[in-house]
Amino acid sequence: MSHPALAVTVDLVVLTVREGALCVLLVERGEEPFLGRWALPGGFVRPDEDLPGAAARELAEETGLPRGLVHLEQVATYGAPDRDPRQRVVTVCYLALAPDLPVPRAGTDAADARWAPVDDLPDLAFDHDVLLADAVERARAKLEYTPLATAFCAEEFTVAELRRVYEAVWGTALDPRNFHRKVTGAAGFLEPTGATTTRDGGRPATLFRRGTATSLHPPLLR
Amino acid sequence: MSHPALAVTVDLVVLTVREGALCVLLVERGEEPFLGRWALPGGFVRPDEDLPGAAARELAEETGLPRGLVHLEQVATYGAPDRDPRQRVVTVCYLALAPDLPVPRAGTDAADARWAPVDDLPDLAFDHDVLLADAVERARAKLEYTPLATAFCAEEFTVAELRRVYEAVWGTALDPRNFHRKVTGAAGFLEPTGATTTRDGGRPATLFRRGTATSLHPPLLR
DNA sequence: CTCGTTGTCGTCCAGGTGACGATAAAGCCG
DNA sequence: CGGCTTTATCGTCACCTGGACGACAACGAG
Repeated sequence: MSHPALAVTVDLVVLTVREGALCVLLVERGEEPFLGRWALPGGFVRPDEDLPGAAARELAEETGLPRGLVHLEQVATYGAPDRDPRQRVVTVCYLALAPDLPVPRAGTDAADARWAPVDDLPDLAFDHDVLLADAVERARAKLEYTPLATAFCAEEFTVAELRRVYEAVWGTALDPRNFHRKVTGAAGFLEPTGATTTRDGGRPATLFRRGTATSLHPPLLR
Repeated sequence: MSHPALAVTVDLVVLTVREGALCVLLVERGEEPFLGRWALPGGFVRPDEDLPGAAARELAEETGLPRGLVHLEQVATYGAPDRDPRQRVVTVCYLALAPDLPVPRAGTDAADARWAPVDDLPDLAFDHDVLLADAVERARAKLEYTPLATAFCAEEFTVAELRRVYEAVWGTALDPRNFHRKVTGAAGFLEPTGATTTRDGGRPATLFRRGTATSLHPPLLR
């Protein structure tokens, strides 16, 4: 029995909503191959850590966020023999959803880092355009039947802020009245804090916190 | 930069419906560790093949089915450092859906092979109970919004046969009249062949073939 | 105070869904 | 041949959800 050894990496698709646009965290590669090209953040899995641990470590290194504040889930694994010109690499791709963060700092092995709107991307290194497309589609689908959209919001948020998340991720306009009816009607989605805010102007809006539900009944459809 | 080398395997959750029960293909391990225990079929990824290729090869070796006849999709990847006592192994799990097959033959490195109902499983080797549970849940969810249930059927099938697939996978009884209305109403799901059959007794039933749709509108809900 | 803006509630209607009755078309059996 | 059983298929009705949209409430700006 042969046990061919392969390198295993974890790459991250970190999404956030900035100024009404869905954005992804990209780093500029500081070494060959693809020197100077933009890529997804990621790195090799260490011998003593499991896959979610490696993803959380990379995320903390790239964003500086404390663990547990952002949603992190596995999307898919890519292992075509020629996807890295140096050697055979199998990459497990993770999706992270974060609230609007300060401009990222460059990591240790990256020349630069920035948020890029997913509708206006540079050419990416390796097959990262595929990883990104798959992860974005996963995020879009998950907004329908899980309360995951709240992962893009701050601790407390209004229905309108949540609606703008949906509109940015799906790229569609939603009726504010119907949206309000549906999200406040889905059991366990939102929990009113009692406070209100006028930070969006107009009539004061109730502030909400994430509820305890893990899935939406009924789902919000695109 | 360190490039720790890990072993990468592909394991398969091959599902079928036999006598009204959802069943999974298991092999009896012929070597340590877990000698004699039942496990999911699988094996190491070869240096020259990609992940779907490795999954298809393993599937052909275990079932003898020609490639392309069964649905095959990646589910998730598992890489806890201690999941294999011999060495660090990262396993990519694939889900396969097959029509009712003859009793499987034992593979090259398996002592025996059999179909086991997912409701009445033996203790599985490694963390294969987790892989199986995740894959089954994926299959259950996919029946709702894709025409994937047809992968469990022969080339031509009746609405009742398709309904028995849903009932077996979901473990619930469905109303034959409402089910008939919904599946024949979903655009692109089913294509009548013109022929009929009385193999289930009673009034002749129209035979259908899979349609061209890749998703169901509206979905069939559990 | 008036106006513009935003939040929230209510109404109406088309379409989907579950429960279930009714009919059609075969085989079976005396 | 004629009922009887079995399965397939169609129809009906009450209910609910979802989209379109009107109405009103509650703030800030000028």
